[in-house]
Amino acid sequence: MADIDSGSAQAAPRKRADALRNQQRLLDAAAAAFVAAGVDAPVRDIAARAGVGVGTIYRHFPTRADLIVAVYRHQVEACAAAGPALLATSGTPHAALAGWIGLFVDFLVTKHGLAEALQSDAAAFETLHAYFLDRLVPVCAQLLDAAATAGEIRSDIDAYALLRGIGNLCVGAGNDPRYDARRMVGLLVAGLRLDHD
Amino acid sequence: MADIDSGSAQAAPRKRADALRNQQRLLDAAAAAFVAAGVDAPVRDIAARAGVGVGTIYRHFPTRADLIVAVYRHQVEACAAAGPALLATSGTPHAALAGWIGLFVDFLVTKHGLAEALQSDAAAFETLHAYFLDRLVPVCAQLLDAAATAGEIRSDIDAYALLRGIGNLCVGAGNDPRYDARRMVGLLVAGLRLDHD
DNA sequence: TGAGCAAGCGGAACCGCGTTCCGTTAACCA
DNA sequence: TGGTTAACGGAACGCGGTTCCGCTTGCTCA
Repeated sequence: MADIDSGSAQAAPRKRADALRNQQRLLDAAAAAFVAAGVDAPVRDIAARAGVGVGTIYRHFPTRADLIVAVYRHQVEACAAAGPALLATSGTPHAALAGWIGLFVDFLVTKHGLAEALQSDAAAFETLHAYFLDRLVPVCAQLLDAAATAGEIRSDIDAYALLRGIGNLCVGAGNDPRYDARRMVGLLVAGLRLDHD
Repeated sequence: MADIDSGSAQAAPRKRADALRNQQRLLDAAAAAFVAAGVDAPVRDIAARAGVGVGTIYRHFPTRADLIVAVYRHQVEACAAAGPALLATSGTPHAALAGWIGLFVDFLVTKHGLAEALQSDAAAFETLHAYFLDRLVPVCAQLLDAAATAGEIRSDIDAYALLRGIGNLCVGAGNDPRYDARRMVGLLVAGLRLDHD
């Protein structure tokens, strides 16, 4: 379950040590560049930070989306895992849903440009789009379903559309003190509730 | 009230006929290019459509935002004017608000890339941002205020943040059949309502 | 009316950025 | 240790926005 390289994957002959090292350096450099300049940090900057040539970036991460996914994979997985956990520990499904959405929003607004990249229809971001959707839509759907079954929210909400809407509301947050994405997402979530009480 | 050039503005000596003609051609060409390729249509394409050189674009419209504003000015003005009109003719302030927001959303989703440009923090779009805000925030504030006074919605909603949120929800609409911006905006507006009934 | 002037024009040139390509380097294995 | 080749680096290319300057042409005034 643990060692992917030595055990199971004999088809891939084992990577060279310098290739592994460079891949790790690139991940670190990209993470730093993303913090400093957002997820559209220039390719050359990332390469320079890592001390490698630009060609090396493209060999390891053919599209920018591959690099972004690699950098944020851990956090996305954690977010996905938090869904069922919240459902188990929260008082109501709606509280779990609200809490989980809060996590997602916190993640997006602290990654400059990530929300924008997620909504981009450029072909290069297809992988990014697909990864986030694959991991998070099922979790969101589960939370929505639980809350709908409990009669707390309307039952005609599509998880994909909701996630996309939330992502959209996070676009540009952090650049504009007059705009509070969390607040707007809160209103959107309030709009999900059934009218009683 | 009508002739700006001949009457009031004597400081500007009167433009040459070819300059006026080119400006109009550029507006037409830009409008066509925006429909065909979105508001980020390449400058060279717009120039080619208008049959002018790229330098001529920059002389008339120093930034892309100036061009966008010029192309859509009429529609934005119409949208701004519709606010008070709806307030006067609708049954309730909330109905007026919902109707007006519907107009705004229809406008945004039919202009490819406009919502994106509106949220962009690039310096070149500062003019665009400022123009939309100047014209629409007061209208939105008036509608919000009327609805809040009537006790239909919460009274702690900022017109600027709401418009920005709505604009955000319209980003990418039209490229994705699974995402319905109007629906999401509807949920957001539902979230404005006070809890009773 | 036609000569002089400057407003206005066109597009070459420049810059920054993403992406590709290939000659060179150095890990790995026998 | 020497051969093989994965992997590297960075020059080169394409594209789009922006600037700049020599030429054109509409307008004015004698």
